Amino acid sequence: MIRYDLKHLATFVAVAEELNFHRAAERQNMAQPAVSRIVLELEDRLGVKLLERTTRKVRLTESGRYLLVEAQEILGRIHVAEHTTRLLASGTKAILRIGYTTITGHSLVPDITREFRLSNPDVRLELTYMTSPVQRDKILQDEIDLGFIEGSFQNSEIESRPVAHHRLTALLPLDHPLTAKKSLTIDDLAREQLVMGTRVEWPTLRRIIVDAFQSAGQVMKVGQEASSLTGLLGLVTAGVGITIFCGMPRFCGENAIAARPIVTNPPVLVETHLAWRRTSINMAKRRFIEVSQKVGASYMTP
Amino acid sequence: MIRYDLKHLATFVAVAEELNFHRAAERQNMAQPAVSRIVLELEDRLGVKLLERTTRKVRLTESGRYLLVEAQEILGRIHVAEHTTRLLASGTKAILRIGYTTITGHSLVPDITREFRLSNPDVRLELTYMTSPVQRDKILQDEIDLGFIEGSFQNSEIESRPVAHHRLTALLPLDHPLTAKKSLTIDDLAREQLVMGTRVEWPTLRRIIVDAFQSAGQVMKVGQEASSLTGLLGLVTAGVGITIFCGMPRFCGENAIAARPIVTNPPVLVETHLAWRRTSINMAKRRFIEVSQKVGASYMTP
DNA sequence: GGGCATTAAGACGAAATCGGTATCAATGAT
DNA sequence: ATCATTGATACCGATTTCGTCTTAATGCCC
Repeated sequence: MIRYDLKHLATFVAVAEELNFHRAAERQNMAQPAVSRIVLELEDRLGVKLLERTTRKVRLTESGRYLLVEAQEILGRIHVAEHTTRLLASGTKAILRIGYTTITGHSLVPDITREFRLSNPDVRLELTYMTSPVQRDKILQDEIDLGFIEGSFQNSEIESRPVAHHRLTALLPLDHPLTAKKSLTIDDLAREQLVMGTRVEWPTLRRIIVDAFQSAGQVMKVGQEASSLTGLLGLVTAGVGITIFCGMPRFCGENAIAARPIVTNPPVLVETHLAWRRTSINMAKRRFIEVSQKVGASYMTP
Repeated sequence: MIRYDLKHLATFVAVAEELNFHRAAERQNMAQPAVSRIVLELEDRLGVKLLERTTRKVRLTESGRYLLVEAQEILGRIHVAEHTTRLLASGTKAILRIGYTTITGHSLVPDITREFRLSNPDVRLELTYMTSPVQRDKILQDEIDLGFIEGSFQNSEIESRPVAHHRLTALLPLDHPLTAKKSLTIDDLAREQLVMGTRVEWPTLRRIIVDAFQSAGQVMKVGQEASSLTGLLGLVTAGVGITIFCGMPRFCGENAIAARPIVTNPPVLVETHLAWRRTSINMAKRRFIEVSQKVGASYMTP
């Protein structure tokens, strides 16, 4: 598969830059015949003449000129990759792969990442949207480092901490009669056509809401489903029905949708936990957890 | 300098993708202990642990995960570079490095390249602006393949063909009294303040113009100099003076500047030649020369 | 809980590779 | 015409590389 290696490329670059085998050999700390052989070997393996050489002069061919530039960049890139790898190992830089859900994604996670980036510019955050059950899998399989999940995560390998909780909120069209009330009850909502997120995308929230209706001895009427928050808000704005969510999504604006808290007894809380593998904890992760708890505290209404 | 080579990277990628030393060995057509050794060597030379391995399980470290992605891309890039190098050598693809001057750059070269690209999509053109004398050097030193130069180029190693010629043109502000005449003479211009390109940027054109004045027994009065065509046109538009150029630059628009032919006896022609090294001629170059002569013909007023 | 299968790593010897010295052939400068 | 300098070749010793055999560790299954 690999017919030549980095020494071939580096030696070729040296010769192509110097246009002189002796000086190139010197630069590479080799004897001149070795350089000759390496370059000949490279040409042979590529099946391409890279240098036109008389005994007095060396010139690049068109292919050689192209390969010179490529090889320079490739070698440079290898150098950078090597350096970055070392920085990552030393903890100077870090990459955190983080999962988030729709509920955490619209305000909690943005707040946390903004705060975290301020004090940790050398940590790259790779944020990926996925549902809570998927996150649990990915954490176990070590495909993400941290997960913002709905509900806790009990496992010998996993640790999780509550970072925020939300109360249920009804989001309704501005012209809906129920906007007259300051807060709503399950009984209020049971009489309405609801717009709901699909079970696939909001497995945890769906379950919590269903339970809340059950506790109140009611059944919810789902008129329409959507699989994204944008879709849900669109349907509500269009007056198709009321949806039930956590808090007020920041970006939807209060000019189209009204939010009303849903009051229940006992109160229903959607708990967001931050979860990670107990092993392979490092400084960056530790600091991220710290910031998450600090920022999350403001979401912890008593 | 180079502490490891492509086999290290490729083997590491195989192990990191398979997360299994045996399967990786199989994929690389090696024995398993060899794979172990290669990876250990890579880790040793980097000074970084890339894989966490028990006797039952292999997992990437953070550094390893990063290096995996980098190494995949680097190997891919090497693959592409190798392929392209071969295509260049076979003549399937080509790169032509071409020099052009201000005079040729505003209409002739754009016309030629547009035409050439239509029939030769696999040839990349690298166009670089430089004066005619610089182009002569660069052609000799094999730093460009083809040069559009003012005047011819006589040399045993170099071949050149005329592709176009221009007559001298005066460019004057629209409100200038001389715009009343259909054509101008050197005597007309000798009475005016001229705006001229610098000797550094237009060595050939400057020389031709000076000679024309000399033949008419006149001396030109240079009021202001500029080192770019844009600068010259700006000065003319501002009414600072008249400039002498070849033809009418397309992009300057006729709403601000008037062009008048300069009549002399015998007529003064600025000849543009296309020049190249006699050796190292190839198909792409041959086709480019062909197209240049075809397109240039329309610039060859008798 | 013990045996078994499977994992990665170590030891060692054969083989190939690599690199340096000495040398050659070609060519441009003097 | 001569000489210095260029890149290529021959050969040999040192090193590296790789495969086979083997070991140590660990999860799995009964």
